Amino acid sequence: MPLNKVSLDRKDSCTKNHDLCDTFCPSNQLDRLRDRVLEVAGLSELFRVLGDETRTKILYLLAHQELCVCDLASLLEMSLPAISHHLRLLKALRLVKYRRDGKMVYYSLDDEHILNLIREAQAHFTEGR
Amino acid sequence: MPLNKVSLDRKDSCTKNHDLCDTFCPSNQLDRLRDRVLEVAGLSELFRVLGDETRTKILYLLAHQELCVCDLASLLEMSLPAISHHLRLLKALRLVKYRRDGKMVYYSLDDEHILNLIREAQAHFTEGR
DNA sequence: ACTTCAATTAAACATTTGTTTAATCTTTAG
DNA sequence: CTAAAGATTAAACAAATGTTTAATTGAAGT
Repeated sequence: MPLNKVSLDRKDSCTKNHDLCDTFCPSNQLDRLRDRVLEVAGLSELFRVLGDETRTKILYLLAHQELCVCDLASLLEMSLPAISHHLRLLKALRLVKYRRDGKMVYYSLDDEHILNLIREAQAHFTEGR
Repeated sequence: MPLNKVSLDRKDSCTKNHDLCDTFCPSNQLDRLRDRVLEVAGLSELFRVLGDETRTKILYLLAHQELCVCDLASLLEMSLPAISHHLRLLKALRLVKYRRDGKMVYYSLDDEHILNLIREAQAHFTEGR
């Protein structure tokens, strides 16, 4: 169910007509919106995982090349457990994948959508100023 | 500075050659990565704001039509101050804009990039399962 | 089998973040 | 000007999140 912008138009909207807001008018339009809101539950979970600066940095680094946990720890100047904890979250949402080579575990991006997300975020950021 | 995927290739990478991870090898490649990490500071801030379920819902609703604060409070079944607090964050990042009409304040999306972000997130979500 | 190192896991602690309550501001109506 | 309603702000409280420390697992070498 992709987001459909034109599914609801704004003319004869309930909010346009009522003058009292506490007597909220239950138009079928707003009821429909009420149902659609349920669709975003999973999205906020994804954004929340991206919302931590450490995890964004990890994804940004992995977008350039495959790295092992201790490389990430060294690059980001954080403890190994901290990095591992963040990788666990990223793994749970299938944002990164890993392969074992001897004692080390190498991580890389699992989903190209993430790069698009980062690019869109950068577009918003650089455009705003 | 958009993200450039092919700026670094993986051959003769430091991580490919070293066998000891605690004696971290300061190759110029990884040093370059260390600098690039600084670029993502603003991105995680944007994602963190999107990471709250209430704010994602607000953006999702505003993507369909302009709404006043009390409409949002009624739709999301939350208190007015709570909604207002979230709108403040969204406003600070220029994700929403507002116009005053009498006593009421109507909010709408300020940046079309947000819709793309939501669509990309949905693409990742629906594709993974 | 034992030791070492990379990585993961678990639990305690600290910080951040979101909600609530009350107070304030702004605008409109009387 | 005063009163009422929508919205914002501030401060107190509650809940979720990240980091740290220590303990555990898995793999390679002696």
